[in-house]
Amino acid sequence: MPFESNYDFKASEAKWRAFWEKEELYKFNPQGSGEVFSVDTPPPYVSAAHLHVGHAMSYTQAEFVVRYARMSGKRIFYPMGFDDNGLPTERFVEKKYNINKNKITKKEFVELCIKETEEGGKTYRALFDALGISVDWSLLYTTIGAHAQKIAQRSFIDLFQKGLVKRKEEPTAWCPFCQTALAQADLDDKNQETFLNYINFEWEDGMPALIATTRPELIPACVALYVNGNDPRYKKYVGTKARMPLFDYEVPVKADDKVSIEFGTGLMMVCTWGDSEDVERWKDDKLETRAVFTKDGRLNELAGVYKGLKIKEAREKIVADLDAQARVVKREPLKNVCNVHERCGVPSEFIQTPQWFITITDKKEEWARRGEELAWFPQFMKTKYDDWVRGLKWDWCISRQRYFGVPFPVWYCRACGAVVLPEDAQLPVDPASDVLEGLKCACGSTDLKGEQDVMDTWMTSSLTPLINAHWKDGADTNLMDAIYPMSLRIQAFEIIRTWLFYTVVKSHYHTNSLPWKTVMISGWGLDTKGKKMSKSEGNFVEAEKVIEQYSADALRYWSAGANLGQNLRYSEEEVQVGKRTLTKLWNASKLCYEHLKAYAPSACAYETLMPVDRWVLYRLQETVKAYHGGFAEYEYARAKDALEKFFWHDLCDNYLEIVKQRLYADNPYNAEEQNAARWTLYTVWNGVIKLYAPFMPFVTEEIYQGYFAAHEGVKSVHVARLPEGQAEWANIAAAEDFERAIAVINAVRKYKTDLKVSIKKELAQLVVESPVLLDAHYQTIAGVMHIKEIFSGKGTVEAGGGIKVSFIE
RNA sequence: GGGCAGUUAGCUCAGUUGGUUAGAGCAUCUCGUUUACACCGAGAAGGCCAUAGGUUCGAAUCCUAUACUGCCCACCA
Repeated sequence: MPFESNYDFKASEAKWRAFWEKEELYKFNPQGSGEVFSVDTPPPYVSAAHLHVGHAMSYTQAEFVVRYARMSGKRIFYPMGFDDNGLPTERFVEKKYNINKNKITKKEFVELCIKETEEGGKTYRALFDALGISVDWSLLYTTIGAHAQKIAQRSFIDLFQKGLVKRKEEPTAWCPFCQTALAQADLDDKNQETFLNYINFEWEDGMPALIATTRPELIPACVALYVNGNDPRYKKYVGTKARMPLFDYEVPVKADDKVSIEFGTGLMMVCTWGDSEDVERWKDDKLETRAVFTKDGRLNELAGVYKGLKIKEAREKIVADLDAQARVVKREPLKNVCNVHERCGVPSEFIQTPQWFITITDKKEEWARRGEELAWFPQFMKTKYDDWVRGLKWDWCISRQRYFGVPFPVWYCRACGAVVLPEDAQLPVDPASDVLEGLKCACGSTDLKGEQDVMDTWMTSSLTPLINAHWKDGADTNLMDAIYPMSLRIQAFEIIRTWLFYTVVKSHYHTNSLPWKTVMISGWGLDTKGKKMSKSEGNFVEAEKVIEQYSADALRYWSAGANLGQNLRYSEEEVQVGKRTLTKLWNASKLCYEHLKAYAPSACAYETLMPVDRWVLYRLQETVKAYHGGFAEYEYARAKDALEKFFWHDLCDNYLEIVKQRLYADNPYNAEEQNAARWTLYTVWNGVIKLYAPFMPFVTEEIYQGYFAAHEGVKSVHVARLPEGQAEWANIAAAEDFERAIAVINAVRKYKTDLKVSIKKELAQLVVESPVLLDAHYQTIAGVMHIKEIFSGKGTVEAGGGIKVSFIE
């Protein structure tokens, strides 16, 4: 028998997880009828291996929306991916195994990465399942898997054929620690404290030329001095030469209005790429090239005796040597910003190497227009996208000098240098090891060298909609018409500039469309003090443990506690409230079941309902309206609030208490009135369970299966339809009429509470004075409040709504 | 330096287009075993809605500054 014991969430959650999997409840049906709702959900880095409650929050918030769509009758395409290729995994493996890249082969290293990736995937799947995330696991993709590799390589070839990806040798952001080229989006700003060094160079006439620099180690890379053309101090030197200290060579003195007269000494050292400004001047003014940094962050032979020193060491040594020559006039502490690689925190440098770039900087207006076309929830998140697009400086560098990634499908002809591409049918390929039969250059040569680099991890993850849709995969698997552009992209805000932006770029180039119609951006779940959770800070609350202790439904309840896009602090108290909600749902269901187990639902005319029934239906109608209104704007929290008020207050505290008298045996009501009670109870109970289902999928399933599934002939609450309400329920006059009866009931409750007596203690007489006659409700009021006799007359105690009552014991 | 959020009861958060005495839950206090539930019910207390101006008959809500908190963006060598 259902509803006999207490609700055992552990047993229940395990049972329904298995049931959903066995029934393939969340499996996408490509043939069915009805609108498709396709969701592009973030493939987590498997290297993270643990979900904290913040991760759980953002995945869950998105999942409310998916479950809502499913229960609105849409055909859900909800895949999951694992983003396993690329630097995050490499860094994870390097740290875990304390790897020295010189002592391990590329093959061994990649094998370790794949092993860790598989482990991580298992952990993640277990956690998502535990949370009740309703993805279709048959749609799982991994960014290092053959399918994603194929799509990524196909994307590259398509861009190459359209002339949108080019190999260029130019100064590119470089991480000396990870030893790879980087894209603009891979860089973070870091505030640092450094010194502004005032150092005397020499004018042609032998007079001291005082420059100010934060990077004296770049003196051997200096290729010009710049002044503002309007600076009276230096006007006469423009066009002359100046002499370097220590390195003893001359550089030209040039004028540029962008040089600040106020900063430092107004005399600026321009080097072979200390920063992007140097790069600009180098390009614009065709300056000499004196690249002094090596790929591993040291100085080369141009630095003479400083050769081989690390950048920071060289900086100190050069200042010391200059000081010994009395050339350092002063050192001022200075706070400035430098770019660091977001994966390792090491300052990036500019190094000139051949790299592949996707053209993006010349299309800022198109990116902005795509941003306009996209529906943003919440709207203010769009600003972050616009900021990023406006600030684009460089084309997207997609080649990485790393190991664990998708290879470029590229060979180079040793005879003529041309790029040679494989046929689409041959993809995926690995030119670093594969030899393709029959592949030859247009010049006829078969002497080809495979590209060794791998692609940026975003090069693959920016294709998730196309990976999901099996773009250009042939008629059998192609889902482009069915799911693309996708209905919804879900993600958190910190990857707008990367994942979101790059995906827009790719879809624009490949399909001349948006990748999705709508984007929903979640905030972060923070610790109780409002700080970001991290292992090193020790404020990491593991989702797994919370689920273990309080249930997945309870954790999900907390996630629904803040509006979309807002950060939410973790609160164990809120999780406990969620847990209590489960219990309350269970207990209320127990009562409903007791009175409805023998009930065969059939039609019941609205006219036959009693006032309290009409009142609760009106409240249900209002709740359903608010609920759908909330979800329409992705404001699941608003939907949850409305539902919670209805369930706890209207249904449990009032309706159930009042309707009981008509349900127990030996009651004074007639058959029609009793039937009205059962029909109404069935309707509101059913509605509440369904409305809660997107938030608390486990307990609602347990209840639904215990009673409704058989009646409705539906195999799970999660594929049932949400209540829409009925026009005749929106009877505000009926609702207001019964509100007056509730006011009287509340007055009696308060009276008994104040007297410190039980509700059950019988009251002899109640006198009701109301502007509207309430005698139709007297029986109901007397029944629920245990009053012997009620009559109309003069009241003394305000009950609200112009009603007064008097009590006679 | 520019921008986006947030700042409402001790705590976590609502407050939809400005409209009667500002809401909920938790925590606190007082009561109450009502045949679903004490993981409950009734009630009480608790807020100059960050600060200062302004618009309005009327502002938590609109405008302008300011202060914190978080984040995004920015080449000042």
